[in-house]
Amino acid sequence: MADPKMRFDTIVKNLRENNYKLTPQRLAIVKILSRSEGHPSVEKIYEYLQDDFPTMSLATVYRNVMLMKSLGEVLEIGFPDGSNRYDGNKPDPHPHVICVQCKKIIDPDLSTLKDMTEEVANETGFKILTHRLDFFGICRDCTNNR
Amino acid sequence: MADPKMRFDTIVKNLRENNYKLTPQRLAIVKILSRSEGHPSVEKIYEYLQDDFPTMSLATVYRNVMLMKSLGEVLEIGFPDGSNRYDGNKPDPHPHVICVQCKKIIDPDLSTLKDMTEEVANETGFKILTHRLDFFGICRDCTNNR
DNA sequence: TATTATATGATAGTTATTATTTTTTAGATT
DNA sequence: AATCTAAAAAATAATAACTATCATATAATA
Repeated sequence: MADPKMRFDTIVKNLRENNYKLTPQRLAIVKILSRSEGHPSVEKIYEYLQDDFPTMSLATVYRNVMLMKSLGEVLEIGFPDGSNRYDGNKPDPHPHVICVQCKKIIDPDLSTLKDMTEEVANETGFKILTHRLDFFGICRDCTNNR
Repeated sequence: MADPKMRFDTIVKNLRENNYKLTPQRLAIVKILSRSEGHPSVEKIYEYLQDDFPTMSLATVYRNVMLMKSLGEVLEIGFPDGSNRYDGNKPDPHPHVICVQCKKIIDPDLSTLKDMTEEVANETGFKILTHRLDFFGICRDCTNNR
């Protein structure tokens, strides 16, 4: 896990360089994303912020998460049900292991994983922009608690 | 690509064994899925069937695609925008290369791909049920035509 | 502190999907 | 072959997650 403080500074720097305004709401969202504990959903980020910003609109969270995504500062993890979760702590593509029951997301260390992007580009003629490698299953907790 | 006729027969056999009724609508949907040319969406399947079944409901396509999915006879390919495409010709998990512009989906031959499922299971304690490996980029056609 | 482009909050709209209800029908049974 | 019944289809309402719109507020700057 990257240091949340450093990620926060990096993202704020990126925002500054692109002349985005640093509103309190935006910074609060960035702060949560820079840690991204538990790979939060937009809804979850919104909930976290209810204490400090009781009048904040859900749309503001959506707008800001999308902005960070467009700046390459958050990785979107799409669920089969259409919902999304976000990682602003490790924004580059990396594998996930997802519990289909409790929706927990883990970042495994896959020592044998080699980058196949170049091979795919060569074989298909595509310019590869990104990729995803996600495993779905039942975590130990969910297996035991039943 | 598997022989569509054989896939059709396999799926119909599965339906029979589980006592699902073989309605004309269902069989028509299965026929399209067993070929899955271009990895169709539900909407696309619905369009294909307008000629033969002008009164068919979109919900019927959804219900049947979901049924085939629950029987393990189709693979769902989720797009970042939340929409889904389906493959009933090769229903087991396999990598995809997806053009983010024209939405074309290609199945590449990745010689170096080894199955990491066991490694992930060992490292995380998850019971892995399925996985996905998808590359996103711009295809050759879309690169040239602009 | 005045200006202005941008961001926010409130809310309406959209899209893909799922649920509900009534009608129809496949396949079994007489 | 006619009847029966659970399952499926059609029509449509409801939902969830997101996206657009617009009036108001505010961060950055001059």
